[in-house]
Amino acid sequence: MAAKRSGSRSKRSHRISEWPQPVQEPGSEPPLSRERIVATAVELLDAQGIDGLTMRRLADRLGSGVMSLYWHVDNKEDVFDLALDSVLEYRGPPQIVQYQDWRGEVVHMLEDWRASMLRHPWSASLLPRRALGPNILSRLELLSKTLSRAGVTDADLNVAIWSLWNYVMGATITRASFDLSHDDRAAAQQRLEHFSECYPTIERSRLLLDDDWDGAFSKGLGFLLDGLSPK
Amino acid sequence: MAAKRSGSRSKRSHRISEWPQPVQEPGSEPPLSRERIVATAVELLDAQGIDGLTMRRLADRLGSGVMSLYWHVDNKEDVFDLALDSVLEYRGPPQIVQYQDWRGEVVHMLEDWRASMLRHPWSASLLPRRALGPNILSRLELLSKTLSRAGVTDADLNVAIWSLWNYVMGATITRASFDLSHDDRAAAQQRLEHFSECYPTIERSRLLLDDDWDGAFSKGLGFLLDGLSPK
DNA sequence: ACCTGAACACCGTTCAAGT
DNA sequence: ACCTGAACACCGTTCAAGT
Repeated sequence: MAAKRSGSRSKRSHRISEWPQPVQEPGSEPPLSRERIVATAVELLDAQGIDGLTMRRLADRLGSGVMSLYWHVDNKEDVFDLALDSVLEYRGPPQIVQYQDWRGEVVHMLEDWRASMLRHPWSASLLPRRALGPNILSRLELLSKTLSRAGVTDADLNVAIWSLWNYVMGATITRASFDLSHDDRAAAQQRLEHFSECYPTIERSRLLLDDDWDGAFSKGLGFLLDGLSPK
Repeated sequence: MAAKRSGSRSKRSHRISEWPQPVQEPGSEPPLSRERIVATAVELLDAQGIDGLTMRRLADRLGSGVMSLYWHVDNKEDVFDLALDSVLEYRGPPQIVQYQDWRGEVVHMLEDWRASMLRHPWSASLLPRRALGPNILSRLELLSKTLSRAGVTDADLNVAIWSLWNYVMGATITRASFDLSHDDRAAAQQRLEHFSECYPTIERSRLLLDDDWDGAFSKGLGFLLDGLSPK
């Protein structure tokens, strides 16, 4: 369970320029940099979705030739890895640290994780197939520490972490990609009713119409934590 | 929470040919059909992964021109939808029906679901963004019925179903895409050790080295079912 | 009813070259 | 050290045409 490819970093070795840049022309773009590329990639992904990110469009937005990107970045995969991790920083629990409240801490971090990903819907479906960047590892570390302090045994620890991971990823990916208009969902429910002999139970419970995603997420997370709690 | 696009079916209206086909030439391909296209798409996806499926390659394998496919199929999205659902049929619980064992039934169905998806690793990452086909709906229906009979209240039913869905999807997508050689994972762990000041807990628990995926899945599912069980 | 090739508007990346 | 354009080997799909 690990990162996809090791981080073969690209050619350049970031020197810090120790003097004012060659006097920024008023209208012209700032020089290309890994940071600008990543930030612009996130913009583009937010605006156009996963298929909307192409190297050509990215270069366009940056006001450079396509091939200039490849000086700063290995390839398109690399851009995805960087954009993803850049979006998952965790600022920690709210101001007042409540000692002993391990459940509250876990819930806060995981709800924040989900919220961060939903702010950038492309990130959810990207995460499972990409390298684990520092921000992701920090969250896993925090989760691990909190659960361990809460009394989860070493034998259960990894299972607990991966269970929570699975739950959060599943919920977020699903939420991000099933995000439909009310009309679309009503249509789906109607198609379902058309087959009510086949699917009576989920038709009756209106499974496909339920749209309290946030509530369902918290409640389900509660169930899982109930099961994980040291007895 | 519903299917992406309604099923605008394509032009042709499948007539069943009521007479022996025009005498199958020995070496030549059987005529194109929706079924052949889907079956071949699954083959191609199994062999080459998600990016390996292109309309051109698909047509090649079928011995036809690219554009011939578009008679039977709306577009590439349609091929994905059909390939996905075709792989998720559920044959039901093992021969002897154990009444009362709702937990066993749920575990069997979900482990089978996961196994079906892992046999076709592309299916996991495809599922959340696609229409819900009949095989998927059947599984949800079965799940719903079993939980309801087990005593899960109507108020908890949808949350329970989506929680299990989330868990299974998260686990399967993660498993399918983090499937690395032992060496790769060892390298990841080593990179981690290099930063052991940053990630001491997950380094110690060897989170990234753990490879008992099946065991972790079952055990975590057990925790979740513990939490969901009617009290 | 079913199949076709040519054409259009795109892709990511290699390469050899410029400053 | 950083940026570039031309070129290569691909894509999905529209269209007008064939049988």
